Order: sequence, then C-alpha cells, then structure tokens
Amino acid sequence: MTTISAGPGAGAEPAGVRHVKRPTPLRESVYEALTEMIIDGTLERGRHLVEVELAGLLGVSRQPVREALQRLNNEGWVDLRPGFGAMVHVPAEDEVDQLLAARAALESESARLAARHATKDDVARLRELCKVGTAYQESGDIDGTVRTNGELHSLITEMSGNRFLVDFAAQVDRRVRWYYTPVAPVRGAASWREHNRLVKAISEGDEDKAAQIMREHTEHTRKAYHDLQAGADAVETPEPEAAPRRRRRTN
Amino acid sequence: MTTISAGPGAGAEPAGVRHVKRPTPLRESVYEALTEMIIDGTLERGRHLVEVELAGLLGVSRQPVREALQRLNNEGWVDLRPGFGAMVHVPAEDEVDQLLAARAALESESARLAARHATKDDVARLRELCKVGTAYQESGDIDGTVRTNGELHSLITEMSGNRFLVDFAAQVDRRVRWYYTPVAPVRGAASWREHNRLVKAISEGDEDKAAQIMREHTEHTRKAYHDLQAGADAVETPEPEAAPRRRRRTN
DNA sequence: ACTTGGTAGACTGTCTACCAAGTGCCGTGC
DNA sequence: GCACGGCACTTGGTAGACAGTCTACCAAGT
Repeated sequence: MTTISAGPGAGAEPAGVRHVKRPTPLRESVYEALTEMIIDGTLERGRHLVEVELAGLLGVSRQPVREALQRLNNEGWVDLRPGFGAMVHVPAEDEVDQLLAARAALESESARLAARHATKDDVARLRELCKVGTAYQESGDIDGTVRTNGELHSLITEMSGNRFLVDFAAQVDRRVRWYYTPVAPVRGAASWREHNRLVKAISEGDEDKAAQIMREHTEHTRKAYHDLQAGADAVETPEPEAAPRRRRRTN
Repeated sequence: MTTISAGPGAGAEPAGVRHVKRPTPLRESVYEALTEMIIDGTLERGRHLVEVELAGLLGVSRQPVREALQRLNNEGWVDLRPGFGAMVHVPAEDEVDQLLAARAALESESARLAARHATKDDVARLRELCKVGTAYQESGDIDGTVRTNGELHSLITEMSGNRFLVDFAAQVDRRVRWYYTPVAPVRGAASWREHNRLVKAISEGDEDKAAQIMREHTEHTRKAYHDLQAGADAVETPEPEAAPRRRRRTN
C-alpha cells in the first residue's frame, strides 16, 4: 500500500478546491530521494547504506532517514540487517519473473475494470499517451519511452477505480522500472503496438479482450527480459559475485 | 508491501537452516500489537491515536510507536494527518468492494499457480485445513473458522511460490478479516464446500478450474457482504449523515 | 447572530545526545 | 591454514527539547 493517502499532490482535483501548499514531511522527501537514487543507480545494488552517512548527505538527522529506510525495507528496495545496516536490495534470479507475474495479474484485472469504466475523456488521454510513447520510442529516447510507458500503465490502473489495485500496481511498476530499464529498447516497437491494441479494446469496452491483451503484453515483456538476460550472461559471462568494497590485504 | 523482506522469519526454510532466536525489533511487536488492537476493536475506528499515549500503554518510547504508526499508515490501517496525528482508518463505503476485487485478482492467480506447483505434501495440508475449518464451522466457532479460513487462503498463496502475490494477498486478507468477521457466520457452510472443490481442483493440477473457483469464491463473499450490509442498513435505520455544523452555503 | 481575533493546550516533526547490544573485520597466536 | 579474541562501527532504543501546527474555546466587535 503505501501512499494510499488521498494526497492531492498531483492529478485530478474535485473542482474549485485548491489546497494550499502543505509542506511534505521530511521523511517523505528522504524516501523519494533515496528511491530515485536507487533507480538511477547512484546507489548501486548491494551497497551498504549507513544512516548517518545518508543523513549527512541529505542534510537531515538520523530520524527521518531511519523512517525512510524502514519504508524502503518494507517495500523491498533495501534489506535491513539488524545491527549492521541497510543494503540496497540485490534482485534474485527469479524475482523479476515473480514481479512480472504479479504485475500480469494486477494489471490484467485493472485493464478489465478500466474497459468497464472508461469515459471518453480517459480514452482520449490514453490515445495521447500512446502517441507520445510511440514518438519517444521512434526517436530513441529511452528515458522518455520508459516514463511514458509507466504513465500509460498507471493511468489504466487508475481507471480501474480500485485504489488497492492502483497502489499495488504502482509499487510493482516502480520496481519493474528499476530492474527493467535496460530491456526497454529491445521491446520497443512491439510494445507500443500492443499498447495501441489495448487502448482500442478499452475504448470498445471489451473487458475480456483488454484483460487478455494486457496479460500477453506482460508476458512478452517477461520473455524479452529472459532473452536479454541469456544474451547478457553469454557475453558478460562469469560474474558470480562482485564483492563491493573488499579491501582485504591489498599489498 | 511491506514484509516482502526475504526474511526467513516464517514458512519454508531451505532445509536444515534454523535461525536461532532473533529478538524481534520492538517496532515489529508494537506493529503487531496495534493491528491486533485495531482488528479486535480495542481501538475503535476513527479514534485519535496519540504517540505518547500508546508509548505509555505499551511501555516503550515514542520512536518505536512512530515507526509502527507509519507502517500502519502505509498499509492503510490508520490515516496519518500531518501535525495532528493518526486516526484509526474508517473504511469507506466502497472499500470492501475494492478490497475483495483486488483479492479476487490476487488469489485467483495464486490458485492457478498453486495448482501448477502443488506437491503431495501441500495437498495433504490443504485437505487437513479444510477438515479443521469445516469442523469449526459446524461447531459454530466463528473465531476458529475465520482463522482457519485465513490459514487456508494464505497457504494457497504461498504455494504459488510468488513472494509478491503472497505479500499483497496477506495484506489484503488481513484487512478483509478486519472488516469482515461479522459476515463469516453467514457464509459458513457454502464457503467450506467451495474450499473443498478448490482443493480438489488444485490437487488435480487443473489451473483454470482452480483460478475460476477462487474467483467465484471471492465473488460470493462479496455478495454475502452486500446482503448483510443491506439487511443491517434496513434494520439499523437510515443514517443519512449527521452534519455537525453546517449553516451556511459554502460559496 | 455571525464573524473576527486571540489565547491556550495538545501533538507532531525533527533534532541532539547517549547507551547497550550486535555485527563484521582483522590481526594474533597456534 | 584456522580458531580466538578484540576492536570499531552501526543499529535499536531512550530521553529531552523545541518549533510549528492543529483544535477548541472564549471574548469582543459588527
């Protein structure tokens, strides 16, 4: 769950209500900063995170950092080892598989509900995202492609009107985005063709078709990851262990 | 998510590894204590939770309480209002619906995977749980029934071998258990008949059937809740809303 | 009667300091 | 080479302090 909070932070506001600036709790900012640093690789996988270090780095005290780290731990971004500290999570072999399987279930259901509840406005926005995403993809802008992909999926889950699906899917998507950025270019064109078909099914209100396409879509993604993985293994070969900071006797 | 931690805490251990007593972090205990108190109604819905109060009550300092409260907030058990504090979450009208819809998706997929991976041993345990649950149900032990129901569902999700499904489903189930205990007796017998059919499908490795039964099972539960709700509303009077202090058109 | 202004109390959010216990590492001694 | 012991580091938890904010309430003004 996590961030189920109704937060008016971004997106649709009921109407004339405009809640004024509510200063975000520090722990929230720290959390955001850390996930961002993990995703963009500033904090490499397996790296040992020390509370005071991060505190100093971000200019806050230990407390907010601790709270953020615990949340990160709960959501699987870092592993907290009592008495030692936090390590940036190192994804296990089968983890991506499981993640994508979970995503398949969540988003396929979301797509079904989205098809059921879609408004004209929603469909228009979906179409727009498809167009933008395809453009990014064709121009080779990987970052933009991945981001737009995320936005599209997230919009679909939101259209489901089910806050739990939204929340879980958001978590999963974020993780997928972390593990997955390198794969994006490979999937590229096919992925956006599938998005188009999906949007079409939703606009027609065809629940079963939407659900099915979304499931296949995720499945293709999974396959692409495996192919890439196999290729990478063949090339980069033997990397059974990358001891992070071992300075054992250096002489 | 939360508690996705690879933690060997409970469940399947690789083999002879048995981590000896790892003293649970205090915040964990506090978290457990609080959820328990919320579920059993000691902390009523809407109640304002004050950190120092809880700290005193549980004999710890503010910090572990804060950390527990934040986790509870992330998981939707309480709502944290900045600068004011935590309130025990008051479930919205449609929340149970959404919860059960999410559960349907998660557990249906779990059942499918469980059917795919089931071992003889797993099936035996499932059968045992069915027997126990039915016995509880027939003897009118509601608490036992609900608990066993939870154990059965949780075992099935674990059999899926997907840690994300396990984790999400666990969260959802816990929430369902909170909202739902009063409904259990109504569903009673039918529910356990369905469980039996489900276990049969799993034991036969029939994925589609298992998934379908689980989906219908959840759907029936949802329906039962609505029926009960409607009945309760009819009896307990119409309660349109007791607007406390509205005496002016909000421009 | 309704609004405004002011006051007071209660809590949270964050910081600092401190201590105990646990963990990993390294060198010593065998 | 390997076990043992000790050291430095880090978390987990406690205590106290302080500013900012939120709620409620009362009094005076319109």
